[in-house]
Amino acid sequence: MEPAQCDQHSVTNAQIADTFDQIADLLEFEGANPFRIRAYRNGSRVVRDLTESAATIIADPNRDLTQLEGIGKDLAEKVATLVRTGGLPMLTELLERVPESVLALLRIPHLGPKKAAALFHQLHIQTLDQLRAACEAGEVQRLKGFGAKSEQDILKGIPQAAQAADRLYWAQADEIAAELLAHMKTCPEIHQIQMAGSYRRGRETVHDLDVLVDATHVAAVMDHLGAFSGVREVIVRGETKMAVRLQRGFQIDLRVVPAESFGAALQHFTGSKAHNIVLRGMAKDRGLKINEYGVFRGRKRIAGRTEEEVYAALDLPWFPPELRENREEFNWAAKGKLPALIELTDIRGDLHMHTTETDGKNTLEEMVAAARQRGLKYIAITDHSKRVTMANGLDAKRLRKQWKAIDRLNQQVQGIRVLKGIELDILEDGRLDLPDDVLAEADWVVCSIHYGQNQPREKITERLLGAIEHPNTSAIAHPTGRLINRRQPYDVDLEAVMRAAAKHKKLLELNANPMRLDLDDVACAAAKAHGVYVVLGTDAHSAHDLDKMRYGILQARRGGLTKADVANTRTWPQMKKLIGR
DNA sequence: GCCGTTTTCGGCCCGACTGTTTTCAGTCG
Repeated sequence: MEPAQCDQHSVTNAQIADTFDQIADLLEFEGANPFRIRAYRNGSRVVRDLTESAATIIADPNRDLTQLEGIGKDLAEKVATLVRTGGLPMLTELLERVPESVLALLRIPHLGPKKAAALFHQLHIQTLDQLRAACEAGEVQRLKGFGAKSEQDILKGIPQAAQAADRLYWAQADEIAAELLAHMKTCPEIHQIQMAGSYRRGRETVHDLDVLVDATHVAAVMDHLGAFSGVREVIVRGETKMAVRLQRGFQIDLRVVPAESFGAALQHFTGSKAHNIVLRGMAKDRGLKINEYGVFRGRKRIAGRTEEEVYAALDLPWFPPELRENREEFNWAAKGKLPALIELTDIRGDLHMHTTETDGKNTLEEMVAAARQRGLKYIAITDHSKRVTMANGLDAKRLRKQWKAIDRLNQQVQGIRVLKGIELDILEDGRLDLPDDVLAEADWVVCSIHYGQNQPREKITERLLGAIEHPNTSAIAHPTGRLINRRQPYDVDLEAVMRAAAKHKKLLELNANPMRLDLDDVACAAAKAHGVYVVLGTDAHSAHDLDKMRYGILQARRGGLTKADVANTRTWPQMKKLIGR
């Protein structure tokens, strides 16, 4: 293979998408045509959501990136340039005109591209520090379009922009949402209440919470939100819309609408934006108009009370919120083939958990009891192998001892099968952490990379392929190793991993830990496209961690997975057949 | 910059709120 071809695969879809997003930011700053900006953001989303790498598509003489909706001749060429050279002249030119540091200004609330450009061009402000100084000197309020109030707002917003606010894990947002709903439900003026936004779509991280209320006494509802514990400030409060910030910086948006608009508003505020834009276009084609108040023909409202009604007005099925990303959902709907997404109750077994034998907090017996209580029909005990010394990982002797205990336990407990498993480390040199004869005795071997995560792409990929090809392994745990907000995924050719997994009938895990959720949604869809079954595991380190399965379910649903696509919706004998054991 | 059975130009989703305006631009979702 020629070196140039190796290079071709080193630019990931995510990197291409990030480049397009940066171009969009810079173009916006320059006041470019908004639709041109949208085209780049759209292109970013399309590339990011691909179930195979753009490089693979380019390398295939029978295919062309322009076949993708939203990628035209120009963007296709830019992708090709990025893949070929790793860079893009257009971005270089943009950055010569607008320094990258200026984009930090856009993170200040209420400071958009127009005002940021005025600050840059008229006051030559390039950094947050320079902006603070200009505000304190009273220079900003003298600019056209600015005033004393906006100068104060900018000063207030600079610290917020400086601390790169992480999005919350969905699980954290879920806790706040539960508290908020409990609080709001004590307001007697509220007839209906629903959470919307990316929280409702089950995104792995959430930036703010959107609360939608059907009520007639708007002021009472807004007062009630203002009284929610932890509200630090009211950001806006109008006739129908209110936004507050909590102590920890998290924002809550409230909208109050009448009952006849509740479904339309729920649809509108659930998004995603990309999904809604397509929807509006479809309405327009039919001479209709959609907004948060309903679907209208002329001035007549023809739908709005429920979401089902809104979608039906466009001859569309109701879409599960997790699918509303303008990925495949409209194509599926057109063919009448919306997938029946997996549900928590479909799960029969959990095949990744730890005990006090390594770094778990509960004993084998306690984990089994907790799993049984949750209605699981089988579980695999997968403590760490010996390489993970920090977790007191198991050598062959201790592992066999644990397996004897499992054999005894299986004689005693009813209604659940406990499998003899191991979370087996793939060592830095690619060898597996336990000898073959031990692995041959296991029911379930899930392989992980914990060490040597910074190795180059070829090495990491080779290690994973080795584990997949080994006859006694079952699955790869958290296949990219990413920790949301904390650690980047390791550099791995996931497509090669998926091809190998399909060939050798091995499973890829979707780890349900809310910090991992790895595979992510796009990778789940890719696994399905490659004919690989996904296995959901909680990676529980305590009994109550078994409840984390629902986070994994959300991610699987976002990936469009059905009950059939997820291996552990089957009985254990069926699953064994699936992996050819 | 994308797109196309009203096609190769002229469209491109829609509305709330605020501050600086004196009828609206900018920001946000």
